[in-house]
Amino acid sequence: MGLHMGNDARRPTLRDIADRVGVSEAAASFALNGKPGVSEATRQRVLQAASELNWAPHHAARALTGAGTATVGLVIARSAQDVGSELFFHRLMTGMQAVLSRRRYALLLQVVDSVDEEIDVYHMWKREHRVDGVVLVDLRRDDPRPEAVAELGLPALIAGGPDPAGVVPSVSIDDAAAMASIMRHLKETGHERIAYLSGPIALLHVHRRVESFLRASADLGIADCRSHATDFSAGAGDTATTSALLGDPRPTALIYDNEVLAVAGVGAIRRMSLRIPEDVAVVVWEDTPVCTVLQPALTALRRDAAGFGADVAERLLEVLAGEKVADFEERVPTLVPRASTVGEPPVGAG
Amino acid sequence: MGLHMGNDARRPTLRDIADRVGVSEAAASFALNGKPGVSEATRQRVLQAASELNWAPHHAARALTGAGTATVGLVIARSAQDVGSELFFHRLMTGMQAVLSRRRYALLLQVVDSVDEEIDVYHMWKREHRVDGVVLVDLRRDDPRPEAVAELGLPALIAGGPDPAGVVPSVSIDDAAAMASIMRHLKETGHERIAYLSGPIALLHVHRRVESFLRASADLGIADCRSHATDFSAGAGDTATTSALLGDPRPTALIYDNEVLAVAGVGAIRRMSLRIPEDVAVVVWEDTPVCTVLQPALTALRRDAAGFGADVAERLLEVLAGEKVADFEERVPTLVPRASTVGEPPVGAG
DNA sequence: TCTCGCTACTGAAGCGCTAAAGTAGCCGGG
DNA sequence: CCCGGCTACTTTAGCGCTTCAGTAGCGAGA
Repeated sequence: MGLHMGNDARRPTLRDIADRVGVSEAAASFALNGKPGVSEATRQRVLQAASELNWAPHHAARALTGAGTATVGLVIARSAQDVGSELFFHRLMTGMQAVLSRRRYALLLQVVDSVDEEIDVYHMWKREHRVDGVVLVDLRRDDPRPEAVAELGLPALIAGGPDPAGVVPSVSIDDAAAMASIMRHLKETGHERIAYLSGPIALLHVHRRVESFLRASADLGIADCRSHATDFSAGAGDTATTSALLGDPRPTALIYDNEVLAVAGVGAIRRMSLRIPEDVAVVVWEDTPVCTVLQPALTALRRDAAGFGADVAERLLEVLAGEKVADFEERVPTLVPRASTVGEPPVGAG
Repeated sequence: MGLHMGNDARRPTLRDIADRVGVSEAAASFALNGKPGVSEATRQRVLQAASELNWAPHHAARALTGAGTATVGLVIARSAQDVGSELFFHRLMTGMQAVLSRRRYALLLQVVDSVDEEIDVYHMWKREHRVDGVVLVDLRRDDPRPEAVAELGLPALIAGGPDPAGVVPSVSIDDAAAMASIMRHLKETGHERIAYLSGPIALLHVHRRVESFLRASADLGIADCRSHATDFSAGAGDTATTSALLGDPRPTALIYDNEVLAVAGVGAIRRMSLRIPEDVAVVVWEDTPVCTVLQPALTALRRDAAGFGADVAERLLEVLAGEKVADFEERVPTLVPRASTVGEPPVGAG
């Protein structure tokens, strides 16, 4: 019944509400926006009429009169969705959305191929008034984006900062503390030779992690610590693992920057007939279902990507509200020790 | 130089262009939109002025005058982003974006908790004129969404149909053919007892796959074929694998509906001291980096999620253009045979 | 020469909303 | 009894664009 009715019977406008209540459009507008200038009685009648007519403000009309667009933008440069970071990204987005939708903001998504194109998109968005602000992800060293958005006057927030230039506020994850917790764990489980198979050092967070890795090694007095950069690919994980393990003396623990590297690494380790964790321990910087399910299960760093996204969104909304937002640091990710570093779990389970 | 200038020096409007060229706003509008009514010479001067002033149409203003919003919406009900389908989703979205952004469309994303809320979002979007159309994903049996959007008069397209009610056009993946190719492969490699560890049958595509599984088993004369529904979780993968393998006679091949189930399953298989593929072969319905990197590597069905997304977007744009769009079937996914069904790869590689 | 019909424009209205300025009605104070 | 000042509105203008109904100018046909 009544299907397919296309339902274009002209959506109700302020005019309709005003007519029905018998006031002017302006009065209706005041009432609906909680502005002073209408009596409480009238306000109620307007509200009533609005809901009877199933009215909602026309988004474009509102945006046109200077209110924002109630939209924030996120551009993903395709390199950022390289194998392995997709999961994190997806969770980041859903986390942001949780906050945004509660405040009736929408998330505009764009995928591009390069940072330059990303900046072009910001220009477009700004010129077309499509978004109120944007979130910057995957900052690189000497990244042009913070300055670009600042220059554009486009409100922004960096997910995974801080911005070295200090131009754009950020929400960041304490990579140093996370790395320290991994290193402490490895130290406690008796490792003195550790290799870190990282992502590309051009990425700011990778760079920070490598630095933290070396610092932690010094702090903890672990003499033999080396890092090997990869491009996050399975092939690179395999190669880098092999070459790390051929080092003399051989490292006794490997830290992988993501799931794909780790799984590839585990393959390489097996091929060399080494046992996990007896010969080499393995830690992964990102907990995924696969980590728990592999045998042995992999010790992994659990980040709350959704919570991170939520914080990012909240901070961005503060920026949009004109507040001065300080750099914010997330709670430190927790290391989940599993069989790949601590050996077989206590028997039982079955 | 010139940082932080906030840059709100009032963006140029049609008026500015018109003044500079010395024509009316209307003429400028015609010129910029390629409408007849201006001479070629004038058109060029307007275009020139527009680019000099760095003008772009104000999105809201355009939308207000009846042009669409150049935005399509995608709602993800949280259940749909259950462990394991995230990757597919993310790729679907980026695939859509590739097409959309080329046509200057934006993708509006919303994450909700239930199908009901999802429908609420469609109502909101429609009332606020926020999107021109939407993409429906993860259809269930007796899904209320196709009717809901049809009734709303909200243009839509189903990713992963077809719509049983035939109300909303769809782009779908030929699950039957895909399942047939898996079954053929297993038949050829000598399997006569096969278990299919599926997702929840409430999902339309899962339902279709189970049916195809049974049909293929009949067609190929494979007598012993059973399916076990799971909730896609690692735990369920483990449990279902164990119970399948305890069947008598024991299945010699297992088909998993996603990566997480498969990895959990491989763990369970190992725990029972069975060898892959000698004792049980394994196939996964979704090729991921982890499949290639596990040992043995898992035979998997490779779907082109990004290509799928692109097709979805293209069809949706056709719908928006008012065209009558027929249900469309994607090219059949290809099965990538790996060691988990065909044994060790030919020596060499290293 | 006058009109017809065409091209190339202009002017004004209007999309749905907000906001600034204006006005009716009422009360209390002088 | 009039005025200032308040409340509760209404009127008007305008956001930036599209579009429709003109209109000026011009060459062609009768």
